[in-house]
Amino acid sequence: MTFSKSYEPGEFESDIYAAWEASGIFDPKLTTRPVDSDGDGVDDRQGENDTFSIVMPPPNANGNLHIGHGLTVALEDSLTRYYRLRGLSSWYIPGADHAGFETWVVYERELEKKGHSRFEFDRDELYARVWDFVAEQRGNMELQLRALGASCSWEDLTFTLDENVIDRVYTTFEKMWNDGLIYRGEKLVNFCPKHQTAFADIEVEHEDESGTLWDIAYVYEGGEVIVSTTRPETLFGDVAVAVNPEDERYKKLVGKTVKLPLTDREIPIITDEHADPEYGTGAVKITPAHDFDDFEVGERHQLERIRVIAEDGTMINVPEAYFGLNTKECRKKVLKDLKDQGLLRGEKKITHSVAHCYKCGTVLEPTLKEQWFIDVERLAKAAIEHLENGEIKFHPENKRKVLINYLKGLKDWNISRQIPWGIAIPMFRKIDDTATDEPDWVFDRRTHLQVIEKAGVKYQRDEDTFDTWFSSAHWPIVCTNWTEENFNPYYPLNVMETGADILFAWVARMIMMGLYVTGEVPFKEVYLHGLVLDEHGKKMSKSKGNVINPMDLVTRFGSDAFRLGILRGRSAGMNQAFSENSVIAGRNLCNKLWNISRLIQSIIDTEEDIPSASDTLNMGEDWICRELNNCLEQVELAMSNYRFAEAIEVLYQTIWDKYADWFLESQKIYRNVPLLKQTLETILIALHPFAPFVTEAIWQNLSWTDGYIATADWPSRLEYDPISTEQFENIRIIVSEVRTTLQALPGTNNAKKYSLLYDNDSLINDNQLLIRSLTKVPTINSLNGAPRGLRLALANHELYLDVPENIVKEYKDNLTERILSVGRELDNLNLRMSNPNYLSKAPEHLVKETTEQIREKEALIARLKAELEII
RNA sequence: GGGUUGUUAGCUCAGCUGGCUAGAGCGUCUCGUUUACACCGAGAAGGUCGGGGGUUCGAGUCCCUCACAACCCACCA
Repeated sequence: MTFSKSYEPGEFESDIYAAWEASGIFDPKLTTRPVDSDGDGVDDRQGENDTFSIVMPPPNANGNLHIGHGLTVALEDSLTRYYRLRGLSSWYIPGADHAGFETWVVYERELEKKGHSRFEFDRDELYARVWDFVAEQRGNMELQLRALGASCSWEDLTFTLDENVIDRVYTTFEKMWNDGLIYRGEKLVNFCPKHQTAFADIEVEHEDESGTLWDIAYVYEGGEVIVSTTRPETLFGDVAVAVNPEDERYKKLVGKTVKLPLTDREIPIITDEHADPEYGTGAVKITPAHDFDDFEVGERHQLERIRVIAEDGTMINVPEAYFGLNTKECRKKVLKDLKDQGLLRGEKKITHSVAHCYKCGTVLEPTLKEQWFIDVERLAKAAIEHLENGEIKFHPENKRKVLINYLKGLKDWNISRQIPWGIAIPMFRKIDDTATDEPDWVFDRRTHLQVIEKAGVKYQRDEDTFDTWFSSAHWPIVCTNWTEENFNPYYPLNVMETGADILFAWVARMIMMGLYVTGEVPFKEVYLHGLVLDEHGKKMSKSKGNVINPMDLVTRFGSDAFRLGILRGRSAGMNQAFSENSVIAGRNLCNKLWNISRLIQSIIDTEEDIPSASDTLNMGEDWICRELNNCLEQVELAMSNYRFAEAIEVLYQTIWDKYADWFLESQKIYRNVPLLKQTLETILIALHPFAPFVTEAIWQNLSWTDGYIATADWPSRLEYDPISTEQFENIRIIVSEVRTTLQALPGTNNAKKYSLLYDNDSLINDNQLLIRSLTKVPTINSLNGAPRGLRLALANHELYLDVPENIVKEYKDNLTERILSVGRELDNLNLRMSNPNYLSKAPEHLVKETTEQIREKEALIARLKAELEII
């Protein structure tokens, strides 16, 4: 096979992925021995710790991947591939999320486009329609995951509405129901009037908005109380006026009643801490059915809850004149009427934060609703215990504390959603009023039925579906097929990788659910990535038009370049800007690697393969072995600490600056075919987790490699001679000095003009060819004891560039500058040594090091000065 | 109001337990087409590490404080 002049990712990527997939290497069930090979029901590998498992946070089945998914796949797949190379049975389980509400919004928009409305269909019909819609869309997302190189086991793809998921969710729900953790309660929930569904607290977006604070007089016999409100239209739902118990101004009034404006109703004046004497007039109206704080005040004082706004946003339970108005119209009319009656006493502009639907931006209406809730106290407590034990390691570490904090203040979890697209809540309400002994609600898995009969009593299914997070909380359990009966070597997961933004919504719930269902934490480590911001560090959003499409970058630069680019310079938990330049750097590295391989293959095609294993024959070979060993060690350390960017950085430097620029250049003089093969394999395998395609493309193109690099063995350490390695370091210093000096000399093309002179130096003498090749000087000659030209500033080597005297003179300024600079460094060192505390308190090896450095600098300055004098 | 994180070269970022003469990529400048690569090679310029104080023989790194930025939570009648 031949290597073309440059690496063109588009020519290889899809074929390579298809080959991997067909070979089954991503499915650990196919590539590893069975968990129980002797059939005794016990896992043979227990305790061997030779598995690696990770699940994909399921992308929404309804659309395309965004840049965050790109980052997720780059991180997760690098880990998976790395551990696969390290020999672990590695299982990367892909998924797709029905994404209840998200998908619902997309689908409803589709419906609207076609001139339909959700209300034309019943719930089961809608469910079927969305199912088809999602099935159609899902292929896109899966293709894109392949394009990103995700080495996941497609056989095991889990969809959040798969039967086993629903089964598991129902089992958990039943257990919770029996354990008394589930209750039906009437509570205030955040309700989106447009989408007609409730949200969990965590899904609500608060935004600061300007609003108006109105002062309204509530009259009593012989006086009035002024209350302040931003929502005058809710006054019909008022059941009290609250003042602070410490507020002297109102002490006399407590216990009196006032007349609710625009009505004939009398409401009491009560005391409650909630009333802040500093705010407004210090008196506040209490509307338990439409305000979260008031709801709590109402609970404390057993106040009635009067609903005055229906779910469709119109007024109910209000005087005739206001009935049926929407809230906006009603507010207008209330204000006008209050003004007419002289009860409106003032208004001022304020800024306050308002809850919005995170999808459509509609202002959420706090609404009284009967919903299913989970009593989270027990679950949260268990989670906190295990977190405090340090059973789960977090990256970044501080998120553990943040999570514990969150769990400590966690409120009961509303799991009912009023959208058809989701897992039906398996609860049925009694519709037979005569059966008074039977419970009002029963659990039953037959949610495909609208009505069921139990012991002659009829029950109707609750129409609501589960909050997506309730089922997602089971993700590690369902993806690994965990069961009560069998030991599962893939559970708990080795690591849960996901976005820091869903630490609370998802990670917290997986931990609670994992502990509740399996008794174990669901994963041993958590890696949280931050947001990928745009090139200027701003959040990406469609409205800003700064969204970067990962597929676009894959097309332009290749999948590997994208992966390398997005991982570069990124650390756990940080929101960081995306930099196309990093992708370009990644692309360049791929091309470099390609050409490295091209050179080596061409050498091998022409050179005889000396079959003496891979012994090192000259210094450059020893040196690269040491460098590769260092590289492997650093990559291994970085990976075990989830420092992806560092691993990539090390590989980049090693491959480019060391392997290509020094080792391969030296191999143009001395050729060691077995070592070339072995070292090339080493760098290819080490880079493979991050750049799977190019490394595989090369592997398949090389004449001597077998199988897939994706399942190769992680390279072992290479042997080298340390003395020879140090000599090569010497050569590198010499070569660099020659290059720098040549470029600093006046004129161009100096390398070709001046030859190198040495005196009595075996290192130079023995390596003339190599030095000539690296510096490009035409010849290297012995001085024979008669120095001339320009002496190079090198310790332990007497080397001259054969430069005419007039040129040397021009170089003088340069030399003076150099002496000054070294002098400054020397001053610093001397300063350090003149400090008696440094000598007594600093570690001995440092003092010794400093002493040596001083000696070297002094020698260098002496030499440079001597040189200057000669000139 | 509470919390978390960040502020290092023109840009995007490394710098983990204090030893740094502060690094990388991209960009800039100079030179270079020698049969792996111009998606290249060689070299260079560019930083009082946000400000101030402290601990230490020694601080980009630890502590305090201020400023700015981002995010999260709570409150907002």
